[in-house]
Amino acid sequence: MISKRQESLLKLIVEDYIKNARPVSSKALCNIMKCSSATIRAEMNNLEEIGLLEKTHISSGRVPSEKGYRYYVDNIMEPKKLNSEDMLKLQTIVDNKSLIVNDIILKSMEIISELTHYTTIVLGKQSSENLVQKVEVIPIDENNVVAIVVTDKGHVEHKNIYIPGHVEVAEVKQTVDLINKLIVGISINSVSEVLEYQVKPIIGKYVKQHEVLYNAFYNAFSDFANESIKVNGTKNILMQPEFNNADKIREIISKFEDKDIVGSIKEEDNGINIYIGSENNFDDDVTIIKTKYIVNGEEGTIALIGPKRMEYDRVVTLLNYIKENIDRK
Amino acid sequence: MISKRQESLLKLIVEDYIKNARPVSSKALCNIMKCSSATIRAEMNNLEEIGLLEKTHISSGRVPSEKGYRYYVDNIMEPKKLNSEDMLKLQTIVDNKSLIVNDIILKSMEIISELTHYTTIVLGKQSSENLVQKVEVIPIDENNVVAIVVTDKGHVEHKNIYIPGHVEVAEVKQTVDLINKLIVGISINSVSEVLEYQVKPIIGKYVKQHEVLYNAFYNAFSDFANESIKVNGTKNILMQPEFNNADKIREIISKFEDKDIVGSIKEEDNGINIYIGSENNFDDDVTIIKTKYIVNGEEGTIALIGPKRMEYDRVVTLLNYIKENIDRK
DNA sequence: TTTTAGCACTGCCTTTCTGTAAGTGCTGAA
DNA sequence: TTCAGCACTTACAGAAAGGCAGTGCTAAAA
Repeated sequence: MISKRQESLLKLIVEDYIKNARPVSSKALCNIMKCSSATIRAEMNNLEEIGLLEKTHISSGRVPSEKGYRYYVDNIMEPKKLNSEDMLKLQTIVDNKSLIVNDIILKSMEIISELTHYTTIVLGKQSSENLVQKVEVIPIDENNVVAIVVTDKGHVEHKNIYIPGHVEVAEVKQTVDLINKLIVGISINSVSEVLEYQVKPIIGKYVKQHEVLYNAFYNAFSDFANESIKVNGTKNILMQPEFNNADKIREIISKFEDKDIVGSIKEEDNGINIYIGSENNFDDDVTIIKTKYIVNGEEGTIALIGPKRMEYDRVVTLLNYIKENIDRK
Repeated sequence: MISKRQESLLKLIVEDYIKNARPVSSKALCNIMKCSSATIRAEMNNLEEIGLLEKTHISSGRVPSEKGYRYYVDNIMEPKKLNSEDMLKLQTIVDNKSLIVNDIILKSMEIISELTHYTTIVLGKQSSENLVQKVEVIPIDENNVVAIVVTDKGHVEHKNIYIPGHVEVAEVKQTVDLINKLIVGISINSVSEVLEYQVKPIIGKYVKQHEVLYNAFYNAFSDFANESIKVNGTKNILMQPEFNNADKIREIISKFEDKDIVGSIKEEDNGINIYIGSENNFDDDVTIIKTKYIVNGEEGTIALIGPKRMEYDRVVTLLNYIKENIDRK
């Protein structure tokens, strides 16, 4: 347990460092703490021994440790009210009637990235648990059709199909009817099996152009398995002074391009969770704040990546605002 | 006009520098040129006076100038045969029967980015000139429908629509039939006008839920106007030794995130065009090689961004291969 | 017991200097 | 025209020096 005075000192140091990105000296806090620098130094020493503060070198000012940020986040930080400018910009998106929920999420996170100068990520849901609602084929011209698959959650995938020779409208219709009959109501997961063992044998017999059609649908279905990912403001996090180093920047950029990013961003927990430095699986020098959202019974994750020296209170408030507005819909 | 010997010297220097990224000394070329370093130095001096070579400082080796690269590209460089490894990787994509042309382009450029360690970009077409082929609405549940629009070129856009209260299937069908009747065959460009002045007045009278439906289609149509852009391997160009500097990297990343990128990448000319350094509008320190492609009568651009010290011959060969394979389809 | 003024100390940062390596340009002879 | 030899230049790496911004410690004051 730490004393009242230690707590307010920690608060000052964390908030000063968040703002200025420079180690905080004892002298700088004299006025606010109403005591001499020596007293503050002594107290800083105590906080360092507990592990809440660190020095960058033996005679430097203090910097919060990960544990220090953690303590700040868990015990000191107070919920911040949304400032009016942030509020205004978000409200126009959130209240926009003509946007569907998914677009609201994407847009909001774009805005938040701009407002905070951090990087935001929206992980879309994977649709493989969805059930097939309808399969549709629309002829384009003599050799081309578009195959469209809609799921019970309203997801849509389409594939353009080139059919050599000549499209036999009747044949195509036959195939589509067959597919519709056999796979509507089946989960995307198991469609390929049904296609392979039930649809293929039948259309093989009756329909000439079965193979291209079959392939196209097969591909359309496999596209549902892809988790969508949208990253906003990659550059923002790179502009932070802690990443003033070519190799560090390259490292981070590489991680953003890595396909494994989904794994390290995805969130299972329902609350707004903060992963400071080594607490996250992405990079020890960043903090990730993320939360799961549910739309139409399907999960996704919204996340924000910034330096450990992050405006925690503001970010949490912003994410809360978005989360509440999503969940209400 | 430059001499035969000067030309082969320039060739050696350009190719050495492309390979090693270090200023080329006179001594290093003695063996190949079969003369002393002094002779080579004299010749280098001549090439520098013409403006084809540069020094990084007064006693450094030589580096090609932009003009030097230009001369190399225009007069010296020989078409390179596709090496067997590159060929193999690309062929599996290009010959994949189940992929449509657009996916072949995207995949190929992904591969090329990996093979060359440069950054590739695919600018998709804008569909606003397309004609509406069909409008379709598929009910999902009591309150939700999916609106789908297909164009005569096979482009598809969809919007999920939440309808408060209860979906009146008959009403929706009525609206869709009306929209189909009035806008099929009309260009995406002019759809909003027709919606506003012809569709809206009519559905306003007959259909209760007209407004949400109307809005959804309106949004779906405006999405066609967006030019698609896909960037592969941003990190690749940043790994090049010439960008070993935090601020330069940040500058380039910012340019990649800038919406104006479309303007500086788009290509009007039909050939494979090379823009070295200040010749491009993107960044003076890079070379952009790009070409227009046409699929289904619609244009797009494929481009490759790398350091000015680029493997010109290999890249041109790769792009040529892709271009030929696209055009043949 | 807590606070504080004073002081010695430390590491970072910047500048200056130095030596070395890797180049060049020039010149006079082959 | 070529080239060996030499004087010269710059980049780069390392060492030395001074200033700066901090600290920890101690002994005295509150």
